[in-house]
Amino acid sequence: MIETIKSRIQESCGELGWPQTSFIVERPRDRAFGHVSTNVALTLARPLKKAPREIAEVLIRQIREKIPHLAAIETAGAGFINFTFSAAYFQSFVTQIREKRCDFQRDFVGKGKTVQVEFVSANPTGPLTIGHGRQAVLGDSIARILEWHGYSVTREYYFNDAGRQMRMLGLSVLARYRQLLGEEWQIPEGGYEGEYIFDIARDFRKEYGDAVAADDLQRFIDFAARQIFLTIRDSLKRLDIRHDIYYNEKDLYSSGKIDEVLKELDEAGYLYHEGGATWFRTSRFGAEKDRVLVKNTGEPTYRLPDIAYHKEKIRRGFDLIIDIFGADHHATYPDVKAALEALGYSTGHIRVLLHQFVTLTRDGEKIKMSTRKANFVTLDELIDLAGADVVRYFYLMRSMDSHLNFDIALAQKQSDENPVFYLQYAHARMCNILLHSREKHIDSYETADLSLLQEAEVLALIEIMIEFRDVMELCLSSLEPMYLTNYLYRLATAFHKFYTVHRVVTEDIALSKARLQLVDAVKTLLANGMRILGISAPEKM
RNA sequence: GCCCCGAUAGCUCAAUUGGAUAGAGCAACGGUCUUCUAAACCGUAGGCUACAGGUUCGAUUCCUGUUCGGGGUACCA
Repeated sequence: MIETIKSRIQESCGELGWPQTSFIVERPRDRAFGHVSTNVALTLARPLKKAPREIAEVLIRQIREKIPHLAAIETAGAGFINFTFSAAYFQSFVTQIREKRCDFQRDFVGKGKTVQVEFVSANPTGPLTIGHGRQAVLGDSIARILEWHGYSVTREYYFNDAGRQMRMLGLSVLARYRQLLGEEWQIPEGGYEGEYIFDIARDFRKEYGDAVAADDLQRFIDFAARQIFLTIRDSLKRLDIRHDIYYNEKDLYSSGKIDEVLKELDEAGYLYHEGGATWFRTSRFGAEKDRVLVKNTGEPTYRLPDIAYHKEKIRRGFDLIIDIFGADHHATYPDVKAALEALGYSTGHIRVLLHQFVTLTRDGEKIKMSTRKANFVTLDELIDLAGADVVRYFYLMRSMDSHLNFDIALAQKQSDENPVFYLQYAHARMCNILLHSREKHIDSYETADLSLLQEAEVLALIEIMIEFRDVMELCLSSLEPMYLTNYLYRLATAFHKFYTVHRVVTEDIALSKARLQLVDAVKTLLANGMRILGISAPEKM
């Protein structure tokens, strides 16, 4: 409808010989301003050198007959034009939703296109933290939003089980293993001190016995990485998150892709050697200073494989590439981008999403999270505490640009009043009504007189349902699932209000049937939205 | 120093990407269950949108500066 009005306005302005301006057509906050409102007269005031209200009056006369379902059109305020539609317009959507079900207002703009979403990508040095959880849920829901729009999505996890960090992990397990054998061994400086290292050491001992030599470090590393990786996968599975591809950084080395990138950058004249290290001229791309790609030890920095990996992503031919990183990674991508451009690749189809940190508080006190030190709460512990639905919902409640404050005590205490239950309760209520109608021997409400749907609460509810398309479009363009979360909350609110005021199943069979169709439509839409967020929609609570 | 994010009700966050009287939840106070689930609904109270300028018909939103918080600025990842 908004699109229709917009093009009718453009058409009418043309007929009146007025210039094209950039104006908006939107749903106003306040119902007193109609169902749809436009500021076009305000934007025309300057070029036409006339009062906005005067322009609005002329335009209204020109456009009135062109808008279907129009009940009223008037000018208000500084010169806004407000459109009000007939009830029949809203009623028609109930039928539409019930026919299209999950495809209501779905446009497959991504049909035939491929997109890769890389997220989590934690190295197997410890269990997933609450910070990883945010990224996991965000990434998965973004993937679901893309799928709903018809994209073919590859969920990818990039990890590294080699290098310095893994050596520290191996040494830490070794130390705990030796301690289990009653020996004096210290966790090395910079090692991992978490309780889970003990568990791994115990399992290791069970598997390999007591006689593993200290210089067999690789065996400790491999065992620990495998164990940890399994727990990471299990944690994600609990949130209904699965990756299609686990991309191992090691493959970039073994396949020669690292060397290839170095060679290409060198040939293009972007590399130089200094102090035994290989430097990349990032300053040519506007960076403050150049970066080291290969240390003087011969070991690459993390930037080099990152570059090779992204080159590989591009080579694999995705139409869209989405990287989700924590805020601490914001400095690395510009270097990757610079390198890709140096290699002659276009990076326009890569979108990097940075989410801010999760701040954890317990009893009002901030907890600094670190995997290395043991003072973190794991994602698993959080799921134990609050349940998968609550955890997913909580992560999707706010924009990724803002810090997430997570009070553990509150999450526990609030389990009764948590907003996710508000949505689920609305869904369960609707299921119960439909069930109840059958008990009252209203077997079928397939045919109903929808013109009976007239009350303010009913029309308000339908009006919100119509917004679904805009919300999904916004989710797609911004890649922010939060818009859907907030929308579903508003939908649930509108339903709860309707429910409180109007009884669905009554002696009035005709009215009951019309309302049952309405309830069925709301239920369908709510369940669809919850599925996209990855939150379950229970039939009973 | 430089770069990124934030600052809105006592607390946690919204505000349809520049619109009309800035909204929810929690916390406080009061009201609504004989009828489809009260995990709900209604009401009261709570604000110089961090501060100072600018842009225009119009700014929480855009620009500049300042202050405060978070994250970067590694031959750590």
